[in-house]
Amino acid sequence: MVANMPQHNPNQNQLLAALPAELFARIAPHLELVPMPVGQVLYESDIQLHHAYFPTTAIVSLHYVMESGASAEIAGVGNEGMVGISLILGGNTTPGMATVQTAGCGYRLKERLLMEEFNRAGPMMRLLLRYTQALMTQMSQTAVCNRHHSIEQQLCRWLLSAVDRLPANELTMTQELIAIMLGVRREGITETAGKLQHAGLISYRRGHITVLDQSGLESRACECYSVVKKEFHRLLSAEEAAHGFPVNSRVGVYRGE
Amino acid sequence: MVANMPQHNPNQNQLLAALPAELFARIAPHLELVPMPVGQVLYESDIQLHHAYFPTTAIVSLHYVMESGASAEIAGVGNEGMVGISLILGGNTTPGMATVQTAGCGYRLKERLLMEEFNRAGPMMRLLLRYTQALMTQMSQTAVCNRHHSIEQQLCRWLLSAVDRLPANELTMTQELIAIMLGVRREGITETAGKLQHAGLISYRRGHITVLDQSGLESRACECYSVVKKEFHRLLSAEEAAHGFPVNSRVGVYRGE
DNA sequence: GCCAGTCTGTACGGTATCATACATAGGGCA
DNA sequence: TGCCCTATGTATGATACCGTACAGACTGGC
Repeated sequence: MVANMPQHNPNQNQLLAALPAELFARIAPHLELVPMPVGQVLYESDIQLHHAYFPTTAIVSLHYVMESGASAEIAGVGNEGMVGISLILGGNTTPGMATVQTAGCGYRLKERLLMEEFNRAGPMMRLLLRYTQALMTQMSQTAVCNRHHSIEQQLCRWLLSAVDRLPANELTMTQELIAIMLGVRREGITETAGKLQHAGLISYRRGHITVLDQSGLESRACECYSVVKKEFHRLLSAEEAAHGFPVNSRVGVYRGE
Repeated sequence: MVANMPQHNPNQNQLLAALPAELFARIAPHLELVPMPVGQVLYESDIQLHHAYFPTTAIVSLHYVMESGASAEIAGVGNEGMVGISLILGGNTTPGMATVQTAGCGYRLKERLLMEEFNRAGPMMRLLLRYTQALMTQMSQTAVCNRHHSIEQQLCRWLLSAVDRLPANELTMTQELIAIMLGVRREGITETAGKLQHAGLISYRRGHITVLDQSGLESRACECYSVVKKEFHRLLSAEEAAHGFPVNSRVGVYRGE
């Protein structure tokens, strides 16, 4: 690591970091560092995207708000991913929306430049397509999770995913907001979080949650957490991603816990 | 249309039908007509796919079976789509599985040929990527639906999606199987289907369900049905008529609720 | 025409989560 | 310092769905 590395660096985003050096060099000048404040809407249905966002310290939530006003998170995007997959898939927008859930920073790239690079059908394309698949796994697992798992299991999963995307164990997040993300009542989160705190797994105060015992949470979370995590690793772990190869050797090595 | 068109034709699959003529001609010789019997597993986790499947009369269910044995459908694929998206995304397999839910036929294409065509970065690639996005919309909506909607709403949605993929209003399907797909108890389906039959929307007998009143079902279904249908239409017909989308005008007759 | 296996109907108590309501506490800001 | 807004805690009844159990009915195969 260089001595005076700037505080913000595109390499903090794992997708950008996985790009081959000469490709990274080509797009780096066009990456624009942007602050991503809580609540910022990156896109919503029928509003066209013009940039792809690569979060570094921010976390973005892909979610859907129904006619009734009820909502549910479909997937999250942190420093492991990109917001704006619909640009490369050709649909430009989706029926849901993307909102910044945890404040931070990210880099954005103009649609035109993203697509130029994508259309070379090289490492950038292969990387983003594998990321697309990882995102689909996350969505699938959310569907299953919403069907079968308890609030406690889901909260544990959600907290683990959040801290995985952050440098520290503390997240700035009200119970109300978590409830909206999970699509449950705020009271349900209050009660469950109380149990987790009592068990010594987390501690919280007014808008801040600290994860104290990660493996304790894992044992209370549903299998969804590890399924998604393993799949991200299989599809996007650095060395394979950099070379753009399908990960044949990995297929089949994961077993359920 | 040629005079003695065979009973089975790749054009019965809407993705294949949407391909430009000269591209279609190139792959047509390699499309292999295959019967798809109920219960056939096209892929499951850790098992590599070697073909992409384009159903014509069959319906395939993408679903996930959990450690506990409980399961849930994540998306369905009929004559509007393709099974094997993970081939083009580079992951080769996914944590879930694909099972034939309604017997019928389809065409399959060897992975190598699919990828050759995909890698030309031409119409095939763009079409399949837009289909990928449509599939993601279906998954997202399933996640939301599982969180917030009642069994009745979901059953209505499911029945409508099924008949959209079939030539007739009747589907061969036990309540037990529907329950597994939706991830609920069989009794829940029995009761709900009873209500729908009583209301004159469907009729059923041992393993066969007939949809009598489609718009009645629509009014009882959740918004998820129309969101997904609109998105398929937006992504896979409209401006791509440039490449021709001559088949079943079924996709496109959507009416808002 | 009968049998066996599958599919469907119904009933019961149990429970997770919901809807609503209101009380308390933290902490930013005047 | 004190106030007010927001976040959190707690209670109560309602309900949708679950788990289990079992009975009846259809149908395919012999």
